[in-house]
Formats: sequence, structure tokens, C-alpha cells
Amino acid sequence: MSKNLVIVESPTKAKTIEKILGKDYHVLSSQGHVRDIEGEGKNSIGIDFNNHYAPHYAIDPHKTRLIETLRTEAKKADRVWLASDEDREGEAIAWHLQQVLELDADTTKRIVFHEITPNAIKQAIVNPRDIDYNLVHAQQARRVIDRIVGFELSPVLWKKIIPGLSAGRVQSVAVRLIAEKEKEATAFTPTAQYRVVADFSSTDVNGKAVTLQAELNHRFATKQEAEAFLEACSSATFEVRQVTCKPTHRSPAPPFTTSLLQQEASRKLHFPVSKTMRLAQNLYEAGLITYMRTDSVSLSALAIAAAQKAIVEEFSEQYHKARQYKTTSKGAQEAHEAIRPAYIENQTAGSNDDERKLYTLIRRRTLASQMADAQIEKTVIEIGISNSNFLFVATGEVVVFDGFMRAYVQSTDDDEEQAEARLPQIAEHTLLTDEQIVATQTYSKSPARFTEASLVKKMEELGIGRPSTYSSIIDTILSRDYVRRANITGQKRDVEVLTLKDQKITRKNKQETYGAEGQKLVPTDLGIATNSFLVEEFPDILNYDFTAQSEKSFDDIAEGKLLWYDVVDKFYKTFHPSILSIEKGKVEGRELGIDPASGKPVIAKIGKRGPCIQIGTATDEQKPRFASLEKGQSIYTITLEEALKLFDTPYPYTVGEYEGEELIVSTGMYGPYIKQGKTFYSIPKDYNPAALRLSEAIMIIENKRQAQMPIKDFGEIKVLNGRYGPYIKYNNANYKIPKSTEAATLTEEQCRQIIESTPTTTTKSTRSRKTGKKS
DNA sequence: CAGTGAGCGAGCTTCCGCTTGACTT
Repeated sequence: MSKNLVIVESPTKAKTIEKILGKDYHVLSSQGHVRDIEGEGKNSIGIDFNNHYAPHYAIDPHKTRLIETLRTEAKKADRVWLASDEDREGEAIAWHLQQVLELDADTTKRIVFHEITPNAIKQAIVNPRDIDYNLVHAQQARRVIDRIVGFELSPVLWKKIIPGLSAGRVQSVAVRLIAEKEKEATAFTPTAQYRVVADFSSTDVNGKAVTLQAELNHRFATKQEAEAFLEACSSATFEVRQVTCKPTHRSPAPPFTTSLLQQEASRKLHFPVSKTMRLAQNLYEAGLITYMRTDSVSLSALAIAAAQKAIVEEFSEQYHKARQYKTTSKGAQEAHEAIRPAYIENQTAGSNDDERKLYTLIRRRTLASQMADAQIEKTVIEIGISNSNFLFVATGEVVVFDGFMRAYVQSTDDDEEQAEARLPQIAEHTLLTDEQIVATQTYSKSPARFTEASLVKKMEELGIGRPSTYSSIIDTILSRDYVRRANITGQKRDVEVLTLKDQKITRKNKQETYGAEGQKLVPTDLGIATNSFLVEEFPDILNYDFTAQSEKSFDDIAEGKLLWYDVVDKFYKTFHPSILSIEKGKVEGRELGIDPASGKPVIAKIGKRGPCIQIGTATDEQKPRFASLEKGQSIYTITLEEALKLFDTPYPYTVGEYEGEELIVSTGMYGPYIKQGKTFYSIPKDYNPAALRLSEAIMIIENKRQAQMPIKDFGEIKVLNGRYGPYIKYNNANYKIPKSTEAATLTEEQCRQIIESTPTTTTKSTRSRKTGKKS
């Protein structure tokens, strides 16, 4: 039996540490937090406002068995070591464990591992301390304020907008960022300038014929100016004024944090944030990389040494330069290392293509971070114009020594700048011949919308959200339908091109596509409406600095300068009155005008089931009429004409009769459908629901029936077609068919076997905590 | 991922952060 029980947060970590500590130590994991605030009866918020905001904690029901195990093991051990992470949350976990496991203060020690290496772990064991209650209280203040914000703000949205919505310190600011970016992008009006590029020919220092492209150091505001300039050029001479050659260098980027990994995996591999995290989790659990939820850029001494060895072996000594990085991000807690390969000598690792790609990305980034600067020679050739003060400028870059670039080059969000090429060697005062000079109308670019990864980057800059939550925040705002992923299609426009060639200016129009953006986050009408309301009514919470300011108070609690409940109280005393001051009634819609037919107002608003148009109000004698917006329409841009047209639908109409019953075509919340008696049949996309023929309707009905027919029917056992493919239904329970089995060939006997061999899942009807989308 | 309509009703929804399984027929 082990004398010592060590409790860490992650099971993977537990395994590694147990190996290092040997048989006297039993290492288990808490799997994150073990308790959380929970409501008590009518007090659903779970906070006692009359008793210093005392939170009511309850054990996560999914964790009761785990807690039992930990309790038993703790009783058996002579000493318990609480080894949760060294940050605010980790300290709180240690304290909750102490409470829940009823640990004796005398036999309980708090330790922290700075790295998962034998040395660091043995160091930690000889340097135990006590739980830092100030830090625990700082976490509690954070938790309680988040709870109050979420649980007081969300119900306001249920009343003012629609039920089931949510608001919170993090998610609401994320939505605000997206909503405001959208506003910027749509309000943006491009301005055009004329950019001038010249192609010259000449001879280099060796007398060889060369060509050279150079751009004018000025952009013209008008076509007239650009034309006048070209006119002047037609009689000008061009001469190299100055050639400057400057050595510069470029340094590698730091190794990956969670946010940086998400950004680079998005730019280089086109992975959504959730995919990156899933793959990284797999690599971590397989022992191939270090922990993937971190805000630290630092590497252990061991890792730096291993990287050195790998760099010298794969490249050469010249390519190596040991570096240690410091975090610059706001609110970083640095309980872990940067994300790096566990064994950097492994050039490839992972159990599938995507894992291998991500591993390679992590490995190359880690290597590069320990490599030498790239040495670059930057050449600038300035070309004078005999009758103008402007200059043509050609710049070229030559990589003299690639250094870290051999392993890894960081991407940028706009990959427009392409690597500049080497310039020909041309002596100063050389005369150049202009082959052609082209002035092109160039528009300024609209602000780029957020991708998932660039949103994470922005949130990290603001100190909002944590590495463990970036991915789930995106899931939340998507599932609430505040934002959607969209490919923004580009538009076409004409640009004017003026070309001076052989002393003649020709004018041409060229078409270009602009504004196309792939996989961006855009706000929905619901997101815009919710955000406007929150920004208007709760500007303090929606303030981009709210988190940063709160963090200062939490730091003060951690340093023992403030009492945690005083901080909460100060917040609550200003926050709660703003909740109470909210007036009754829904957020008002946008009045588009008057319906000429009825004389009633036409309002665009967020209805119970999404954006809609309402004619008349509920106070009128008659019921108001409603119509849903069509795809692509917005309550903020729809015109009165477009809105009225929505009421001008053919639905519902009768296509005919089938089996003695009327077939009615209509549209519902899930699209167009055919109704026969009490049965509904969705109309597939390849039909035109506005003018359906009877024959088509019958076909749709028959196809649906066919699909719903049991594949096999053995009486009480049936093989049915479901969403996830064929399955077996028996006794009101469903059973999975093994992938190797062809559903159509199943016999009753085989079905029984499957049913019997399926472990009776303790049908946890205790409703899962994660409720999906709004109904 | 069940279901085909919008006012009222009863009661429900909701936060952030730390971690993995169970289970998605």
C-alpha cells in the first residue's frame, strides 16, 4: 500500500508522475474542478446575498464516484499531496479537494510542479507549502462575479428578447467584438487611389541585360493626376539615384501557447479551433506533446537542451541559438509550459494525418524558437525621374542565412505580401529604359472579419477567456445563434488601368473581385439585437476593459489587500441596480412604415422564432400578422417593400388529393412541407415548393414512407433507418449495429445477439448538463 | 433531430473555468 497519495488535475499527468515518483506514491487525478456553485431550491443562483455572498457548492454529479475513490485512497494514505496547477484555479481545486475529502491539515501538503521532469517533481516534494487561502478567495470572487453576471443578465434577455438566451462576462464581449467588426466592415466605403508600377530594362554591373520592377513612392488621388504623371513620364528619363544595401535580421516566434497554436493551425492547416484542440488532446494523451491548454511560452531546461541536440543533428551548430521567451499576454497565469513535443527527436508522431500535421507544426515551431536569426540583405534601388520629384522604388530581399526559417515561418492574417525577390545588381547613375508604366486604380481594403482563431487572438489580447475555454466560447455563441460561420462572397468592380507604353497612354477597365472572405464569424440579427441591448443597458459589463479591471481586484485579494466579498459587494452594488432599472416589455423592433392595405405599422423584429415582420400590434382589435424573414435578409436592412412581399406567399395551398385526403403545401419553421391529414412530409430542396405538382407531391410522400419502412421487421425487433444510419429497435430501446455488419442482411438471431451483447447503459435519464440549442 | 407557428397561462432556460470520458440508437 502506498504511503502517499498525490492528486493532480490531469489523468495523463498522473500516469507520468507516478512513474517518476515510484511505488511509495500513488498518483490520482481530480479531472479538473470537483465542485461548482449550484442553486438551492428557489435560490437558483446559489449565492447567499445576505451572508457575504457565500456560494453554495455542490459536487458535480458525474464526479461522485471519482470523489469516492479519492476519499478512500486519501484515508489509506499517510500523507496527501495536493498537486493541482499553480494558478488561481488550481489553488481553488486544492482547497475544494481538501474540503470534499475532509483532509486533515496535518497530513495534507500543497505542492506545485513547475515542469513534469524528475528533478522538478522531486524538488516540489521537498518544498511543500500550505494552501494559499488568499488565492483561493481570489478565485471565489472571480467565480461568484461570473455567476452573478451570467445569472442576472440572462433572465433579462429572456424577458426582453427571447427565452433561453444567455449572457456572460466573456461570451457577451465576444459577440460584441463580432458585431462591431461587422458594423465596421459594412459601413466601410473604399477609397481609390492610383498606384503606379514601372517595368524598366537596363544592364547590370556585368553588362548583362536585366529588367527591374519598381513602384512609385506616391499614390495619386485622381485619374487626372495619374494621367498627368504618365504624360510627364513619356518625355522623362530615368536614372538610378541610389542603391542601398542593408543587412537586417529576423527572429523566430516563440513556441506555441494555446491561442498561438489555434491561430497557426487555422492559417496553415485550415483547422477550426475545436478540431485543433481535439487533435492536440489526442497527442497529449498519447504522450506525444506537453499540455495543450497553456498561456505560457516558456520551455523547460530539458526541452531547450533536447531542441539544441535536434537542431545540431538536423541542421548544424550554426543554426542553433538557445532562447527563453517571456509572456506578454494579459492575465497569463503560466501554470504550464509552452506546447511542445514530448520528445523532439521524433520527427513525426500521431495516429492519423491530421494529428501528424499538427504534431509537425508544433515540432517545427518549437525547433524554430531555439534557432538562430535569419540574416537578410535588404536592397533598395531608388530611381529618379528627370521631370518629377517622385521616385520609383524597387525593394528586394535576399536571405543570406535562413536560420530559423529553415524550420518554420509564421503566417500572418493577410497573406498578401509575397516574399520580395532578389534585385539585379545595377550601379548608381545607370540609365533605365521604361518598358511600360502602369497606373492602376487601387481600393483600400475593408476591415477583415474575425475567423475563429483571430477572435481568440483578440480575446487573449483583452485578457478575456482562458486557454481552456476559447473553444467552448465559440461553441456557445454559435449554438445560441448569436453568430454564424459564413463565407463572404466577393463582389465585382471595375478598376481603371492606365498604361504608358511607347509614349502612348492607353486606358482600359479591368474587373476585379474584392471583399471575399472565407469561414468568417458574422453576427445574426439576434446577435446584433442582443448586443445592442446589452451595450446600451450594461455598458460596464460589456466594456472591453471589464475583465482587466476585475483582474486587478482579484490580484489584490490574492495579495491579501482586499477581502473577497468586499470586492464582490462593490461590484454588486453598482451592477444590481442596473438590472432592476430595466423596464418591462420586449425590445422594440424597427418600424419600416405603414402597410398600405391595412394602414397598420410594419415592424421588423426578433420574434419568438427568429427574425420576422409583424403587421399591426397586439393591442389592436385584430391579431397581428407575422412572416419570417428569408435567408439572407436582415431586420436591419429590409425595406418596407421587401417586408410586404413576405406576406405575399402562395402558402398554404392545396395541390390535390391523395388517398382520399387533401394535400396541403405550406412552409414551417423547418422549411416547406406537405401535409396529408396529420402527417407532415418535408419538401426536399430539389423541388419548387411554390408550385408543386400533384405527381411530385405523391413522389415525396412515397419516398419518405419508403425511407421510414423498417429494413427488417421481426415483430418486436425491428431494423430501422435513423439519422445515424440503420439501428435496431427493441422494447423501446435502440441498439447500435456494429460497423462490420450489413444492416440489410441481419437475421433475427443476429439482432438478439447484438441486443444481448450491448451493455445495459444505466439509462442516465438525469438530464445531461449540456442542453443543446434552443428548442 | 423533432417538429410545422408567433398574444396569456406553468415552469423551464442562464455564467466561467478546470478536466475527461460516455455516447451520441
